Amino acid sequence: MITIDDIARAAKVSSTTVSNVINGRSSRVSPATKARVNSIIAEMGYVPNMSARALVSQSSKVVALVNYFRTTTNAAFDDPFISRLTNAVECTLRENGYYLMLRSVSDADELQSFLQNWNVDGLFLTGVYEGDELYTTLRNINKPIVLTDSYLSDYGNMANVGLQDFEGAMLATNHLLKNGHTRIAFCSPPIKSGGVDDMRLKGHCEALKTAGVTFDPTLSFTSDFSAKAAGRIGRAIAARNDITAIFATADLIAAGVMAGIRDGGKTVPNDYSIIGFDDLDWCRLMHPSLTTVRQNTQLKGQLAADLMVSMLENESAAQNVMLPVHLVERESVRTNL
Amino acid sequence: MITIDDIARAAKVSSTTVSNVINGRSSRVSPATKARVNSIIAEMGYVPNMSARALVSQSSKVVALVNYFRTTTNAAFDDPFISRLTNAVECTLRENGYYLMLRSVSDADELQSFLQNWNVDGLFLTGVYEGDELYTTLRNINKPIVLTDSYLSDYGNMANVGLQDFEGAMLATNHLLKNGHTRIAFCSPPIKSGGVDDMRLKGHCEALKTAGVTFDPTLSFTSDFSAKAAGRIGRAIAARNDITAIFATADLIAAGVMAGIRDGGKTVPNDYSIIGFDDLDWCRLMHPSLTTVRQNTQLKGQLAADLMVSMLENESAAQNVMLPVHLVERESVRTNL
DNA sequence: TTGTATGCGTTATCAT
DNA sequence: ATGATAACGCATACAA
Repeated sequence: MITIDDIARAAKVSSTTVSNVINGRSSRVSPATKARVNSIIAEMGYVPNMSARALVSQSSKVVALVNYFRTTTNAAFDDPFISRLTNAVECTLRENGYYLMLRSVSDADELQSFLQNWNVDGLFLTGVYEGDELYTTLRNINKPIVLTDSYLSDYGNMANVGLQDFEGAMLATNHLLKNGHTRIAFCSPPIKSGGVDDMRLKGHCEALKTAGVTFDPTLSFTSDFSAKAAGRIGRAIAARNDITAIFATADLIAAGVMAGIRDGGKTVPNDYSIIGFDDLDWCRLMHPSLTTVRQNTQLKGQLAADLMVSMLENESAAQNVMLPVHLVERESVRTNL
Repeated sequence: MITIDDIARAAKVSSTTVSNVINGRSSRVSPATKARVNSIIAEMGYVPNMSARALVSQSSKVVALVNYFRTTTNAAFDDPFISRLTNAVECTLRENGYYLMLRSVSDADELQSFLQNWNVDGLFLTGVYEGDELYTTLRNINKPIVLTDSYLSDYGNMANVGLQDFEGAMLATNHLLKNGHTRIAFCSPPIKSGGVDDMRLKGHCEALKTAGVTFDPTLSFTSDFSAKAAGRIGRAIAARNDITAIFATADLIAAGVMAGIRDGGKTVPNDYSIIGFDDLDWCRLMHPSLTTVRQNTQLKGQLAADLMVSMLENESAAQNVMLPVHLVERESVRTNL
């Protein structure tokens, strides 16, 4: 392993000078020696030892994407959203000289330990609620934190990149209303107050209200966040004849409901119109293809990473951005009823 | 930050003793002081500084999952296989005291630098070919390497976790043959010699041969690895009437082909039977649901991680395991023609 | 403009 | 059984 001392020896300068060259402190080194040192660095193939840097400076250049697995929602790294986020994040961090660590933690202590272990510079987290055990801890961590899809009344030091969930739900429900539906089932995972599904429910209700349609609680269904569980909802809906359309707050739920409806001997969009949320890759592969509210997960990750970098470099403070979503019309909603 | 010196002071012992306690060198410390030191460690909330450890020892406890992006296949972290792998890997590594870094590299130099930067202990890589620029580099890296889905004539220091691709393809083709099909289209991404698709093609041919069916090269289609591109194949197939079944070497291709077939005014499985490979989550959500050859990606990741850990701890040498796959019959193949 | 000396937190060597 | 000391590679305060 080549160290700055090796370089110093070869260039007949002190290691301080080499360090200054490496760190671009051009005022402290003459152009001549700078050039010489640089060429020797290239020639000898010097690669900085990040551990040594992390030890002496107080920054490690490590950013962590942490998966806080609560008992309920296990948003693991193979979640399609998380993984797309991860992709964008790794890319942006790398381009800015940072490194990405992935880590699951089950409680605040584990998180704290991990952060100290590597002197992590910043962290990404998904779906944090104010009620989470982690919340207080996060508020007191004096590092850049970027959340995604979190609704907090006080973000404090934390940035957040979320969606216009409320508006997105209105988009969905309005689309159904526009096509003549008034008996609309609302399907979602179990609703946590102050979570995205809660916001989507509120948007749904708002759209109904604006259209003069009374929200009927018996048209509200929740299931585990899986297509299989949602299948039961679909079969239940197919067994009733007072419902004509469905708004599912996730494509996965929508797909399950669709399957359940088919099990019940009914068809989409003839018997039921259905609209999802997210626009996962396979929505267009379904048959009928799924009309849905699209979120740009790629952009979300990009933005989250950009935010992280600018916070790390002290170029901006934490902020909360809510990305727009838009309707993608496909075949699962029957038009002009 | 609490250091071992702080602990040493509080316990009135030397930092060496604290270090010995921490590292379980029980022969070098009396049970009494061991207990005392441990309680103080717990009390004061000591957390080891991994950077310092990495600096002085020659191990960092960091394992990297690297994404080598060639111009052709960009197997990014949001690929469903990679992300599931990532999940299993992170879990196993964590349970064994290791940390996971994610990193994309575009060439061998970048990889080398990265490995040196953090003194990475081991690395995971996907889809390495002997022709890759990276290959020679990898062969000369003296660290545990675990590949997935790579067919190499000489694995050297590297372990590999792959699939029984050949057998899987036979499974698929035999299933179609059994149901009376002899004019079977073979659809895949561009075939790299010595890659998984090559193996699957060979398995396909072998099955045909065994059944006494001649392989017809005009029934072989390739497209980019996307559903959209595969759609063109589907439309082309729908325009011909000499084909009755399709074996696609990936579910994604199969889905695209199915869509193309529908575009061409034909239906699955009435006009064409189709079988995929992988069994991605959404296969069962399709309509008709996709018959496919299932690989257990979860298990693959698990195994890869176990292999990595045992190599890191010198408990086993590199080995090449090929996981079995099995047929999942759903609705896209018409039975007993 | 350049160099010397010190310390970051830890492990390892060698005493005691 | 325990401790003093050096060393890992680097950045920085301070000298020159």
